[in-house]
Amino acid sequence: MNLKNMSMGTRKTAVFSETENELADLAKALGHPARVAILKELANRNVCVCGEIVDTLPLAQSTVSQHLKELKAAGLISGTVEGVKSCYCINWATLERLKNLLEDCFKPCSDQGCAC
Amino acid sequence: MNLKNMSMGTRKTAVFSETENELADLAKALGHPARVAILKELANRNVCVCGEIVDTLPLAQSTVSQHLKELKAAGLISGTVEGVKSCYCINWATLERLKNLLEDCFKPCSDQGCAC
DNA sequence: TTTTTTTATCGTAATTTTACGATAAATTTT
DNA sequence: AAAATTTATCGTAAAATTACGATAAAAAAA
Repeated sequence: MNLKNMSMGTRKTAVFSETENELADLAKALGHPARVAILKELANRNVCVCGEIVDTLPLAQSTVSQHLKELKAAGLISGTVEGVKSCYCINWATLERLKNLLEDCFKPCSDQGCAC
Repeated sequence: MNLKNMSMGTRKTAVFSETENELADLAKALGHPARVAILKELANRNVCVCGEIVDTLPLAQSTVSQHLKELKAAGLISGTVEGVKSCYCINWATLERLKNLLEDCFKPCSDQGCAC
C-alpha cells in the first residue's frame, strides 16, 4: 500500500490501527437509517426474514438489496439462499463485538492493559 | 419536506423514525477511523486537548479540523476557545446514549415496551 | 413449457465525503 | 509594532454513497 498514491477522496485506512478501522467499519455500516431499520427488523424475527424487508421499507428493491449487501460485508448479518428466496438473519456476535469495541476503546486506559 | 423533491444521491431521512435517524447519525459520526482515533485520544486525557490532536494524526490540519467539526455536530465532543487555542473534550453522555440505543434498538421486543 | 416471482447486479445520476493547500482572523510572542 | 502561532473556513478535486430503473438468472407456479 503506497501512501503517496492515495488520491483525493479516499479514506486513509492504512494509517490507522486495526481496531480503529474495525470499529469505524462497523459504525459506518450502521450509519444509515435504512440499515438500522433492517437490523431492527431482523432482531425482531427469530426466524430469518427474506425480502419482506423490502416491504417494510419505503425504498426501491434494488436499494434495499444494496443495503443488505453492505450489512453483510460488515458481518452484521448473514444470508442463506432458500430456493428463489434469500433469507437474512442478524449476527448477534458482531453486534456484541461492536458494543465491546465501543466499551473498550473509549475508556481512560492506564497505559498497559489498554484495549485499543 | 417534500419526498417527491428528493433527488438522487440524497439520504431519505424523513422516511425513517426519530430513533433510527439518531442512531444512524451517531454511528455515522464514528464511521471513520480518524474520528475514532480522535475520540480515543480525548477519552485518554481528562483535561481537554487542543490541536495536539493534529500532531497525533497523519492528516492535514484542515482535515482534522473538519473531522472535529463532524464529531461536534454529532454531539460526541464539545469545544471551548481558550485564547487562540481551542480545546475539545469528549461528551460521555452522548457516548452513553449511543450505547443505550445500540442496546435497546436491537433487542427482540415483545411489541409493547419496545424502545425503538 | 410458459409465465410469474424473487432477488442480485448493472448502469446512471446526484449528492456527500474525504482530503489537501491556501487563506483569514485572532491571539501570542518577539 | 511586527512576526509567529493557532485554528476555522474556503475552494477544489477525486472518490464513495445513495437512490432508482432496467435487466438477468434462477426457481416456482401456472
